[in-house]
Amino acid sequence: MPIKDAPLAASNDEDISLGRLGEFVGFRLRRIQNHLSSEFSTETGRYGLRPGEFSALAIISANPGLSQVMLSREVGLDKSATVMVVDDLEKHGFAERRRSPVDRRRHALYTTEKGEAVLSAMFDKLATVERDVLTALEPDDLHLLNALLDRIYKTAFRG
Amino acid sequence: MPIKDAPLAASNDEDISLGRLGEFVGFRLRRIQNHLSSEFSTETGRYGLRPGEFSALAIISANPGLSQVMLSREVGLDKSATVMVVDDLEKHGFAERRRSPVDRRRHALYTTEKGEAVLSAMFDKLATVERDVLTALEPDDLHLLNALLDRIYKTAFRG
DNA sequence: TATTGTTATACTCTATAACTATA
DNA sequence: TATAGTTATAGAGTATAACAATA
Repeated sequence: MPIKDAPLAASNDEDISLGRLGEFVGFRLRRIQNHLSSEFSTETGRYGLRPGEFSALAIISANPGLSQVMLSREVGLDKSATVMVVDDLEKHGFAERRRSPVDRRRHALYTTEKGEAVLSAMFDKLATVERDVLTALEPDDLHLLNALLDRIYKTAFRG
Repeated sequence: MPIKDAPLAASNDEDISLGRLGEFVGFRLRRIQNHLSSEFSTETGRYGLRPGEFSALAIISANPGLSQVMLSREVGLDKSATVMVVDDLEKHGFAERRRSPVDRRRHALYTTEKGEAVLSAMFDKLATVERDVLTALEPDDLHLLNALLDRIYKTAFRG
């Protein structure tokens, strides 16, 4: 009776157990988000952007004229990191800084036409990527999932 | 009629809009997971571990004797990065390498008693952290959320 | 004094490539 | 030849601290 190749408790992939780790929502979130973000990264990379820069561009687009500190808070970066993000967006011609007329310390941020076009194309592409990942869920389930996630976010981090 | 301080479209926090970004599940996942992982990081740090090392220790505990490449795949790291993770776990006395008796290239990984004790304490603490974050959800909702996330993971990344 | 944006810098995390020892 | 583990190294990504301009 030959013992194939698996004399140890966990020698092949199927055997891997999560133990108590499987009890954590945080673990499940990270697992899915890791995969999603690596696919996102591939797509945004086609336009020369990193995922964080895409998010920043999207926030600027949705909030024309916002300042860099506001952008920083929204994307969860330090303001110094945001400087480089905006530098890069300007270098690509996707966004621009204008001096705020009311507070000359501030830069008011705006997207360019080119930035809007690229953003639109990326949104479409990313929606496709996400749809492929979420095939397991019917539209109703998807709404439910979003509602649950929003409730967590609002209660725990905004409430 | 004084115009307080907000002459621009998005000058104070409440005004910030997500635009199409709000359509993406990936965005919601990342937002929550960012917060959770920074709180996790604080807690695991009390024991001298980074979140990735905690996960690795948990996986070793649940799969005694597994090899470093198996661990790598499970935690989503390159095998070279795993070397350093295991080095650190050994340094803390939380885990140990033993030569695999069946394949002398392999290291069979095991937790120590000390490692198990610390792991248990961390699990308890992290469960508390997570419970605080998830107060918005009733137990039923929580189960639902986990089920949805598992379905996504299995279908998209394992199926 | 406090805030906005900036620079310089350092640190963490992770991947790549080249190596060794085994298989 | 291929795989497990290791080392050295380099590249992201991000934070901290100090600074200039402005409020």
